[in-house]
Amino acid sequence: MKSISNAFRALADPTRRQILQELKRGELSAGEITACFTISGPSISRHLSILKNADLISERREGNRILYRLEPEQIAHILGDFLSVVCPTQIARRRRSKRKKA
Amino acid sequence: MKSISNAFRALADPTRRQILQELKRGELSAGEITACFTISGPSISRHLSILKNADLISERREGNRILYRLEPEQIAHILGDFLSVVCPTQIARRRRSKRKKA
DNA sequence: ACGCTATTTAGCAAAATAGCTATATTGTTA
DNA sequence: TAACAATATAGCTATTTTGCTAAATAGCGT
Repeated sequence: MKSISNAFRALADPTRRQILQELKRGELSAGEITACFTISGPSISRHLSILKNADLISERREGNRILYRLEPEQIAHILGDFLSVVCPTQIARRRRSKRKKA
Repeated sequence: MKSISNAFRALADPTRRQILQELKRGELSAGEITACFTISGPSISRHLSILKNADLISERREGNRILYRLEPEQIAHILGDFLSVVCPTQIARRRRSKRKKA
């Protein structure tokens, strides 16, 4: 009940959603992620901490740097659970009809 | 691109998520929704306006009152699109494996 | 140990959010 | 039209969030 709140609050920020997008290409260091944006390193670091706290990403140290990785299983799990509670019928319907991405 | 931001911001608040839960039983007036909570009517009204603006609910007037209705298609659409962009593989995997609700 | 790089933490200011009460609006009924 | 009921809007305050810069921490190479 706490984690869903964390997850939605984390996802509510456009910069954080964009970080998730960048992480689709694979693990990235904090510095590499910062390089994708115009805002400062510390701000990105804060965003990363919020995303990690919500279990949407994970981190591991590699020498000097910290590598961040998307956790798509977790994301799908959290949002999927919410969907299955709030609109189970529509999930089933989306499964049946193939739909193109936006 | 704007609507996904609105949707996630709307979903980030626990009161608003609870309003969605209440609306699962069917259409409810603003007053009926307010009765489910301890916070003031105007505050609920503001939450409803945010949910409506995010297309997660809709409203219609019936005489004196305004009835609010869940829009599960929209919710599934918005979150589903996000999921299919950020973690398409996991969606497919969830479709295959039946999972019990939390 | 020192200097260098990568990253986080601290502390602050500006903006956004959520709550409240009071007031305005909309519709109904007498 | 006046009184009433239901809801929304305005205006305010307290809290949270997000950005910044400066300082602290962690690891690496010399």
